[in-house]
Order: sequence, then C-alpha cells, then structure tokens
Amino acid sequence: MQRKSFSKMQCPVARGLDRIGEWWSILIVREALHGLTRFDQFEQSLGIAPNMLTRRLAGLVKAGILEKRRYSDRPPRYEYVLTECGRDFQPVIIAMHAWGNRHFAPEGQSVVLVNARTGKPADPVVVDRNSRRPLVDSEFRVAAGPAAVARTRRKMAASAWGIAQNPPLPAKRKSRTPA
Amino acid sequence: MQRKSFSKMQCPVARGLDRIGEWWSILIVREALHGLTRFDQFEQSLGIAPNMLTRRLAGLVKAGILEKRRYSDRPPRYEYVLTECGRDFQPVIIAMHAWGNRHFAPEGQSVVLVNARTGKPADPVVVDRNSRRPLVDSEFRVAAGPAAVARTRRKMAASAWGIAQNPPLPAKRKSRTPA
DNA sequence: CAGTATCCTGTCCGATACTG
DNA sequence: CAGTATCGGACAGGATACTG
Repeated sequence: MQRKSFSKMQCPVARGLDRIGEWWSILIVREALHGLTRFDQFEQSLGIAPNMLTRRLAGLVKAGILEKRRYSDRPPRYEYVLTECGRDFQPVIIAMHAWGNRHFAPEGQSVVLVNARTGKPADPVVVDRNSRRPLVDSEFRVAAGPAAVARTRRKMAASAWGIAQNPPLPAKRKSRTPA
Repeated sequence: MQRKSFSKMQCPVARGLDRIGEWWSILIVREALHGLTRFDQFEQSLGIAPNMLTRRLAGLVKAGILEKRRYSDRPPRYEYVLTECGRDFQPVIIAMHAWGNRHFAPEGQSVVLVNARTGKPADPVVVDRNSRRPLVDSEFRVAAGPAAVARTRRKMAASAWGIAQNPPLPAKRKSRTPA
C-alpha cells in the first residue's frame, strides 16, 4: 500500500499527480512535446536507463498520456506520441519552466521560450482566458465545482478537494482508521 | 546514487523537479497557497502521516520553498510560510489544476477556480505577458538563453537543456526506415 | 497540540546483460 | 536498433509509538 492512490482524492491536482507524478514522466512528456517519439531519442536526450524508460513509457501509455503506435511492421517498431491529454500538459511544463528559470538559474537563464517568428523571449503568465487577467490568489479563489456541489452531503476533507474554506479553516475531523 | 540529481541538468524543469518532485511536496505547497501554515493543518487536510509531513516540510524548507518560523516561544511553535519562490509556484499548480479538471474529472469538475468577486469560473491559460497571446507550440519554441550561449562550446545533450533544434523538430522525421 | 523516533514495505531508479 | 530481464540500493511513504 505504499502510495495511497491520489486518484481517490477529489482534487484534480492530486489526480494529475497520480498520472505523471514521477520525475521521469514529466521530463519524458517534455521531450515528447518537443517532438521526440522514439525510444532511443528519449533515451539519449534524457540519459535515462532503458528499463526505466520502458517502465515510464508504459506508465504514461496506461495513463492515457502517450499512445504507442506501430510505425513499422517488418522489424516491429513503435513510436510514442502524445494524446490530446498529453498535449494539454504543455501549460504545466511551461509554468514549471518559467518557475525554474526564475529561481533556479544561478548563472542566468539557460533556456528561454521565444516567439518563433520574432525571436523575442516570452514571459509566461497564467491568466483567465476571458478576462485575460492574471490568476493571482488575491483575485481568484477555488470553489466547489458543479460535480462537487451535487454531493455536498458527502463528508470529505474539503481542503483535499482544493476547496478553500473562506473562513479561517475549520478543524477537519479525520479518523485515522478508514476501516 | 539512486536518483540522478536533476539539478545537474541545465533544464529548468528538471531543476524544479529536484525541489518539489515528490507527490506530497506539491500538494503541501498547494495547501500552503491556500493559506495553511501549521503542521496539523497540513496533516489533517492532506491525511498525510506525521513523519512524512515532517520530512517533506523539512525538504521544502531546505529547498527554499517554505520558511520555518517560530511564532510562539513559551510552547515553542513553528509555522511554515511560503517564500517568494514558493508563491511563484502557484501558476504551476493552477496549470495542473486545469489539466486535471479537464481530463481526470469523470463526474465533472469538482473544483474550479472562480473570480473572487464575481464568482464567475475562470479558465486558466498560459500566455505571454507582453503580447497576451497563448503559448502554443506552433508559435513559440524554446531556445538557448543568455547563460547557455555563453558556453555553447560545451558538449551536452541539447534536448536535455530544453533546447529544441530550430528546424521543424528533430524527431519529426517521418522516415519510414526504422533501421 | 506539535511534532520526533522507529520500523517496515513498496518501488523508483540505475547498472548491466541479454534478445529479435 | 528497440527494447526486455534481472539485480540491487536508496528512499518515499505508511503505521505506530513516544515526547514536551
């Protein structure tokens, strides 16, 4: 029972972590977003051990983030391409990239995002699609979504949902013995 | 030598993962962004074992993401508050949140971001701060930053830097000749 | 209440060797 | 070339007991 399945949680962040929580998985997806598709491409660019790569790749396929596709028959060959779900992970990568660049680049930013045409560096921010206003905590908060309100009766750790209580934060009874 | 230190890599994503790569760490930061500061708040809202919490908390402090602050002397009491670096992690959380909501919410979105005043749900996107244009791969690409160009002579796996080769995308060769 | 100390299990990950 | 098989170490994570 090593890892409590985060998927049990209602929090979408936890659910996501259940799919790509491992270090390599994220880096593999990053490479895939760069266009890599084949085993040895990942192996070489990441310097990952082949068995680990096999495992992570299989995990990502099972999680629905990558799709394994046979692209050659005579010698059976497969390629790994991102699903829509995998491609949708890009904003997370970009956000992580920006964060890393800002705080963990002692010698300066070694890698930056640039506009493909102008070549001008980009500065990634997360905004609301409609208002285009930055999503900062002062202006936005998390709330129960449609699916949650439909079953508010259920007793759960609200914070684990990603739901911030507006008031202080109630003491959450949580029996340590589920069953 | 269990985990190859990702910090060795020049890739900012890898460096970031070196700091908050563990599952719990991310969830702890998420809770901290919600305003939690004390040990038992984290413990209860996450349902995490106390020793794990101690370890992750210590790790986050060492990574410079949380700061441990004594807020009471008579009974020595500490609180854990986000550093600037930790607060800057919020966009990543938001992006992950959106991703999880989009793809792993079978029964509908249980948690959504809303505008604090209007209550209207927000739809997070990553854009360039200046142009406000969405950062999609068709329009943007990664490139060597200032720190990288200064030592281009060094031989490294380019992709591990997060540097995409300018041409179409190196892996995109659709050559039907596997080997 | 706010943690620390111990012990244990699972598994992430690396290294290496092997196969069609 | 594109992986699979096997081995072993380190540590995340869980359960429990204990302390000021």
